[in-house]
Amino acid sequence: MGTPEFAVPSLARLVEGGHQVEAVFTQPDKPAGRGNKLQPPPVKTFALEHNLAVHQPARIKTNEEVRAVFAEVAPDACVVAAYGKILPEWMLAIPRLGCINVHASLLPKYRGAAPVNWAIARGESETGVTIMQMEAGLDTGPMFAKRSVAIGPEETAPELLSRLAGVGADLLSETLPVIADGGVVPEAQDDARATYAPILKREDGLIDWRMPAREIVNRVRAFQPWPGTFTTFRGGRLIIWRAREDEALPASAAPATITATGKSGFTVACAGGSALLIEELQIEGKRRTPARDFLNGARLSTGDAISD
RNA sequence: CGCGGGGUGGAGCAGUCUGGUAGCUCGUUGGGCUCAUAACCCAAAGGUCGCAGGUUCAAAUCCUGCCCCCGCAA
Repeated sequence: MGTPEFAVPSLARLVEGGHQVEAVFTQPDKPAGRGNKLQPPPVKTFALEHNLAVHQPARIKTNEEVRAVFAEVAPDACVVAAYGKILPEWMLAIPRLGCINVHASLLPKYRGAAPVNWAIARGESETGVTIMQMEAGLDTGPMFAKRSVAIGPEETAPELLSRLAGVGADLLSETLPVIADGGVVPEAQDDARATYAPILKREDGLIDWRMPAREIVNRVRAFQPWPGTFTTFRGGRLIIWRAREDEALPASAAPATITATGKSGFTVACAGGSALLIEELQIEGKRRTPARDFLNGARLSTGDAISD
């Protein structure tokens, strides 16, 4: 069971590994893009290409059809990777080995829907994937295996997520046989050390220029491709796609003030004398552009405020 | 029939409402200044104003149709 790109490598590995994939569950096609055309989730596309049985129930808790499929297949295990819905307890109980989840963090840290994004936003230098037994609580089940991955200093969420998808698939394919043999005793999570990574909301992307530049840089990396890290500008959103901390001290300009302009972009004052060098951005309704080009058209210069 | 923005010299934009021979910043090229420079100064090149038709003495600007691009929402 899975939905986005992250889940595809794991499914692929199951197929390659010779596991008998009796059924694939994924979210229904959703209207997307201009014109609201229906878009199949990546997992569905992959499953169809490999002639796997695909199910896309809108809701499963009270769905008799889904129940019937599970009863008929009587699976050894149910592997879940970013499915996108809470699984009902009856489903967790059916597979002989239970439901096995591939989670993109080193549990118990970053339980929840957006572990990769929050790990980057918090400035972590390391995260990873965990293979765990699902239970009723949110990402609280005991763990079979973990593998850590270093986060590059400039790595963005989509890049890291893609790498973790591969690592997760690897770890899954190595761990699943061991679980089946009963060769591993799952380790309980230390709830006291748990942290949460709630699903991202639009407002998470709003910049407070009184934050240190370092934190803004982390958020710029973390909140891609959505919601982006943005400020308000002339009545719309101005999303920052690429930025770095400017080492040169900008004296004592007020936060959100432009302190310098140059070839690679422009610098905005942040908290405590730190400064953010913005390199690539996007105005609402426009496409991504180098900060330099933006400056040419927007007619901004040193001393102006970037936020309104 | 989801909502909306846009197509103007190589780039990003202004000009369109209130028609009247195209402008800004950057880049490019040439020259100058300088120990030197991506800095500064001077000069130049470069545009069928998305396409087609219409209105008009006159259309980037008004009207009609078409093509293409993009953002949002979900």
